[in-house]
Amino acid sequence: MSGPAKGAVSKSRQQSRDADATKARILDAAEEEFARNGLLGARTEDIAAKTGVTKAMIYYYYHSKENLYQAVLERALVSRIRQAQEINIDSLGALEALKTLVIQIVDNSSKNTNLPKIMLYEAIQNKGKYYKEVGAVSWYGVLIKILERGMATKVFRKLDPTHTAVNIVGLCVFYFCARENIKHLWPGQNLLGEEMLEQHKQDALDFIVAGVRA
Amino acid sequence: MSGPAKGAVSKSRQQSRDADATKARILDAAEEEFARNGLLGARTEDIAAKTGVTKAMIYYYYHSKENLYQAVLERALVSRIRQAQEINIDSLGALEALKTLVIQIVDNSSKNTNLPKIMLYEAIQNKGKYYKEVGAVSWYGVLIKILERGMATKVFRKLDPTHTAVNIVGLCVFYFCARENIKHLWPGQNLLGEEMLEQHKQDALDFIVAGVRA
DNA sequence: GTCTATAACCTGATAGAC
DNA sequence: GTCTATCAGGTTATAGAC
Repeated sequence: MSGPAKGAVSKSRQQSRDADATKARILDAAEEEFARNGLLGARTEDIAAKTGVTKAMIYYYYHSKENLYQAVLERALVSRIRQAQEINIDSLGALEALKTLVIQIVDNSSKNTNLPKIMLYEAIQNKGKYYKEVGAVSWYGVLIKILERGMATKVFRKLDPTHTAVNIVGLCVFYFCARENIKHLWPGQNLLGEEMLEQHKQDALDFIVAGVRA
Repeated sequence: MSGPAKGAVSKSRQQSRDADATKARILDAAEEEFARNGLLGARTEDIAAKTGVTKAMIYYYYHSKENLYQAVLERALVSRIRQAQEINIDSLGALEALKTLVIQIVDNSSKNTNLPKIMLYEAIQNKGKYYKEVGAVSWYGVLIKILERGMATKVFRKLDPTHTAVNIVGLCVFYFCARENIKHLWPGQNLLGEEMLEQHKQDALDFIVAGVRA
């Protein structure tokens, strides 16, 4: 705290011994490991190996595996929540706002397949213990508001906004979460390839729009 | 192998020492444990405790944890696949057949929440290694056939049957898999209570029917 | 068929040198 | 800040008595 200012990086080179860089690299590796195996199954040894440091560094920076897990969750969720909240329902209208959010979900899930998996692990393995603490529920608030707006303006049919919000998310992310199971339905295809992703996005959009429209 | 025939259970009492009963009880306990923690995270000690026998019995009957896991998967899936294949698309028509299958999914998922979780663990943790071996893909064949029939008879809109099938399943089961995360959306409500389940079933049905109809 | 005991291994976390 | 070494606890799987 009383050392040289963070911004003043005047030393010639410091490939190693860079706290912030190391912390970020640990977070990246941890996110992938937690997505693969969950909080319980994740191995700190593997996270360290993927980061390129030793296990001790993880405990030096994050004190415990659980603590590291929460840091991963928070970093991943905060940006998504903000992104969703930036959608302007008033200017877009309910239908366009819904489409925008659905595209956000699908694009984020394909650009980084870790978060959907982590969220499901969180639900099944940890019973949502850390989910609430991060305020992830507020993300659903955006979607629910869009659905309510659509009902009010008669663009959407009469529906239960909360249940429908959950169902929409399930429709969007199941493709990514169950990917390794359902891949046999498309032999020889890469489910994360450009054409398949575009197809999923379009099919999800069509389905959802048809499903909620008045 | 050369002992008394299996059917001839003439001994007075055998509350313990009943191979078939013990094996079945182990399978029940294992299914729950695998649903909670996946193949990797499941503890044979816990399965034994829940069964009421010792850990050694599990290895006596199933040889390994992996073997037990496959037995659980097979037992759970075979009945579901048969149940789905019994739907008569010709006599019901595409729309009614679809509704019937959706109700099967939701009812099965609420009567036994283990299978959806195990399937997701299987995909994420095991990369679908055991999924294919059990022939689970054939379950999707039923749903895909229903969707194709509906398109042919102009009851359903033009859609990609495979993608839509996956999306329908996701819409149905996400509610159960993410339950512990999304429960905060309904404070004080039991998501597996009768009213909530009925609501989810109806919302899923309405959404899906509206989403695929011509 | 069921149990007890134990082998062989792995993992989270810490201490202490540099 | 980063590493090596290590402990304490827990896990799969087996051997052998009953």
